[in-house]
Amino acid sequence: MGRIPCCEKDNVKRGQWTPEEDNKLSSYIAQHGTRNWRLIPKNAGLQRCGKSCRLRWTNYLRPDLKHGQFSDAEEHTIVKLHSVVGNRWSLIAAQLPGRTDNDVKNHWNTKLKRKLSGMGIDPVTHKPFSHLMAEIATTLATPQVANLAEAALGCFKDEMLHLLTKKRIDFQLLQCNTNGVQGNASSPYIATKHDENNDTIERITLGFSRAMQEPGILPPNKTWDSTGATSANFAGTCAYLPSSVNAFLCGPSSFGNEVALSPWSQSMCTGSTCTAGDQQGRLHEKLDHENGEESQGGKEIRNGSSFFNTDCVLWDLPSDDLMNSIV
DNA sequence: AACGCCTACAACCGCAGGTTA
DNA sequence: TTAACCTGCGGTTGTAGGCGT
Repeated sequence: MGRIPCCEKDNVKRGQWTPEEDNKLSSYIAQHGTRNWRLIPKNAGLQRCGKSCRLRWTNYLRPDLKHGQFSDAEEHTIVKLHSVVGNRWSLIAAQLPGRTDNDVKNHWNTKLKRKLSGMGIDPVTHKPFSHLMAEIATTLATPQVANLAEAALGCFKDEMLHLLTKKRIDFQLLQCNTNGVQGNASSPYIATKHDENNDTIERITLGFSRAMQEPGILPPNKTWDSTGATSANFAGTCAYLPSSVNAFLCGPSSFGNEVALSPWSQSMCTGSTCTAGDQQGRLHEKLDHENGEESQGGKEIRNGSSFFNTDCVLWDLPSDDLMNSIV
């Protein structure tokens, strides 16, 4: 037996609500409350599904709702909580008075996700891309390394290409400034966007291959800096890549001033996953001692498609503190 | 001015779990 | 006990408006 529909689809209006409908719904709820959503549209004289009325009320008409821009503090809270509970929008919204789960979800999908990506942080795991890439690299045998770039692009292609197209100047700088590893300083970089992307993919592939095949290519204790990281074989790859790609592969520390110096990113990146030095240390530790295996003490909370390593202290607060404040 | 692209956000859909008769 | 119903949730889609070309 199939589930019955919540309403007669034929007799209900869909799409944008009119001010008249809003008035009818608001005044009805003001008088009778929100019991039994199925009856509300009928009693309020609305040709709407009860579910539609409920959504309209909870997401838009409720008098206690806050409309307008999210403040920095609110964004900060969302990112922090998301790093702990994942896409539990209702849980996150409950910590933000006047905001609905839909508000939070939309704001995350349209702004915050991209903001984190732009800072070199994977919005799903809240780890730097470099960290994830290093983990991928350590799980592959050397013969497989040729596939690594493809795998990486599968994960981060959109973000990479987005940045590549925004930061074309980096290519030109690379051509002029590299010491002959890849670029040809004598020939100006002229290419279509398509060529640029394909070329970048080739560069990444080559960079990964070289880094994996030549473990001693960089001094073992060289500190993480703006030209590349040395924590893993993978990280040496950064030295061969355009700075815009470095930004993704090597984390926030390799970004230009535009991102790295913004108050937002600085305030957001107070935790170990975002601080280059500490990040490198942890990465070293992880790579040296765990060799790519799952941390034995690392408790993973799986939640749908995302998971969070609670050993990884994010932002300023340990995950447990966040969870305790919520639960 | 027209067009296409992008962004932000409202709204819808389907599922899961709780409640009720 | 269980089917019917209600509500909440997260994912996805639709669309209006802004912007650049």
